[in-house]
Formats: sequence, structure tokens, C-alpha cells
Amino acid sequence: MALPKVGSIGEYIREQRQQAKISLRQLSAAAGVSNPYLSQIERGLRKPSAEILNQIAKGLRISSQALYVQAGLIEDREPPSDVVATIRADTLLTERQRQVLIDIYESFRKEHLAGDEQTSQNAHPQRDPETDDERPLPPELLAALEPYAASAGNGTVNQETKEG
Amino acid sequence: MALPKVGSIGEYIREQRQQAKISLRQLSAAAGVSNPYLSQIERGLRKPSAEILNQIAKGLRISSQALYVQAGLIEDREPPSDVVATIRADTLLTERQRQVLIDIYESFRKEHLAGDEQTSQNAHPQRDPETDDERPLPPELLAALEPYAASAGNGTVNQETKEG
DNA sequence: CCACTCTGTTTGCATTTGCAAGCACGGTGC
DNA sequence: GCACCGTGCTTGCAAATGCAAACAGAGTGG
Repeated sequence: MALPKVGSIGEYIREQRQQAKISLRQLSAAAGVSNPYLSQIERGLRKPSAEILNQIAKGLRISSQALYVQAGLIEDREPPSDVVATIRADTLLTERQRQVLIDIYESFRKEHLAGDEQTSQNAHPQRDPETDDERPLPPELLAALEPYAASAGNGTVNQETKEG
Repeated sequence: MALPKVGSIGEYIREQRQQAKISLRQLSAAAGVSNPYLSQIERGLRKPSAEILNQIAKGLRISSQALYVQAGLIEDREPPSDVVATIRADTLLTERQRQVLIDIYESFRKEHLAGDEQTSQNAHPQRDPETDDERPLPPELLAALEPYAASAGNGTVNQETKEG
């Protein structure tokens, strides 16, 4: 029953704090959170919000992302290549553009490596958040490419045009 | 509005959702949050916790980190890494694939900078999909994307995967 | 005209966050 | 003896999160 099974986040904070050799109150002051709340967080009785986590990370002088990963709020999955990581880190693109580039890149790699193998299970227009990893290009990617492809004149892009 | 760019997490979510062309309820189901709450989040009436943010990021299939940065929860000031150099260094791609990726990347950057320079897109509470001035990609680039774009509307995945 | 379905929104409420105040314990010095 | 530090922990309580249900419009079609 809703026992905050954030697990190691509290222990992780406590470890970091003890390694820094500062007291709970010191960290609470540095992080700008109350000491009782920090106490409860460290013992796993409370599940802090992202803001509190961020402040604690600041107070501990550790990376916010490391804390989010510990909290399970960021998937720390290994990027499949340096290209993907680099694209992801590029703040000059929109998120959609990033996704398009990464998807294209991965499609290219699959094509280049496998050459023949392909998956033909992308029939539904609805996305399934759980079961898509092998598709060539997702529908929303094509939707994102659509405005660019509009001037090509090849006519391959056929959309419902429900609203526009 | 001084610089409320990082504060408008809700607008960012709404933009991403509308770009993905899914309804609020669809996203709420995919993200596992209630639709009224998502509505309030998008309009800035509620400040979602990190968990909710993470679920929304999953539902949108965008990077959680990008969302946290948008929410101002991560001071992520990573330098604009050189995507082009990384693509060029990738030996798992063919030269032609590399060129296509680089072309797309540079087109995206031009478009992103041009679109961001005069007005940010959060001026209107609702975007009109037709008023986007997005520049088309070069024709040879679209030709390279053709086999992937085949699954847009006709459902026939015509993927020759032949690049020679 | 009415039923049905989709869109996003509002309302009321259980649950939770996060804090101020206070508690219990241990070590100092006077 | 006992005031005075420090440590972390417990207790209420205002405020916020997040949800279920109901609401208001716009299409669509019987």
C-alpha cells in the first residue's frame, strides 16, 4: 500500500551526505528543505518531488541527473551509439527533430547491418507505448517529416487531413 | 513575460502532444495519468511531480531529460556537441547515409533557428498546424527517405533496403 | 431531434507533500 | 547538579497533488 518504494533514493542521499560528512540539518539548510522532511526522505518515508530532488542535489553538489536516475525518474539506458547521445545532447534542436534524426539514424544502422531483416508490424496508427522497438519509422516521425516532404511532389504522403 | 521559457512546461507538453497528433485523452492513457490532470498541467494550473513528468515523457516518447530541462528541474547546460563530427566518425553507416543524416541535421538546425529567432511558438495558446513555416528538405534528401516514408498512409511497407 | 462519440474542461474530494514546532538522546562546559 | 550545544526523529497541519465523476461543445449519423 503505497509505501514509497523509491528504494535506494533515500539511501543514496544519505550515503552521499555522510560521505560529504555533513549533518542532516546542514544538508537540509543547504538544500533549502526542512530537516524533518529530509529525514523522512532519507528513510524512504516520503517521495520527494523533482524540485526537492533538484535542491538536494544542489546541496550535495552532485549531478541532478544522477539523483534522478537513482530515483528511477530517468532511464539510464545505454545509448546505442555515440551519434544518438550526441543528438540527444544537442539543445539546438527541438525534441521532435531529435527524435526524427535518431529514428532515421537507427533505421540506417539497421538497414546497413541487417540489410534484409525487417519488421512489418507497424499496421496500427495508434502507438503502443510498450511494444515498439523495431519499427522502421514511427508514424509520428512521418508526420513530423510531412511538412518537409510536402514540397517534394512525389505524392507518397497520404494523410487523413482531419484538421488541416 | 520576462523569460518564462523554462516555466512553461505545460505549453511544451501540449506542443509535443499536438505535434504527435494525439488527443489529450490518448496521451493521458499512454502516460497513465488522468485526463483532467493532464489538462491542468498543460494549462499550467498544476505543477506535476517528477514521476508524472516521467510518465508524460514516456507517453510522448520524448526524452525525460528534455522535459526536466523544460521544467527547470535540471540545469542542463551541455555544450552543443558536434553532431556532424560524430556522424562523420560513425563507421557503421555508409557514406551516403552519413550525408543524408548531416543534411537533415543541418536543415533542422536552420529551421529551428529561423523559427526561434523572431517569435517563440508559445505566443499562442493553440498552434495552427498550417501556419508553421517549415522549410522543405532538399529533394535528394527526400529521395533517400522515400523507402521509409512509404508507410505513411497506404500501409504498404515497401522497403527494398537496397542502397547500392 | 436525439443518441452517440469525440474533444477539452470544471468540480469535489482522498491522498500526499512539505514545513513549523516540539521530542528524545548524547556530548560538552560551568 | 543542569543549561547549552549538537545529532536525528515524531507530530500535527496548511497546501498541494492527482483522480473520479460530471460538465460543456462539436461532429456524426440513426
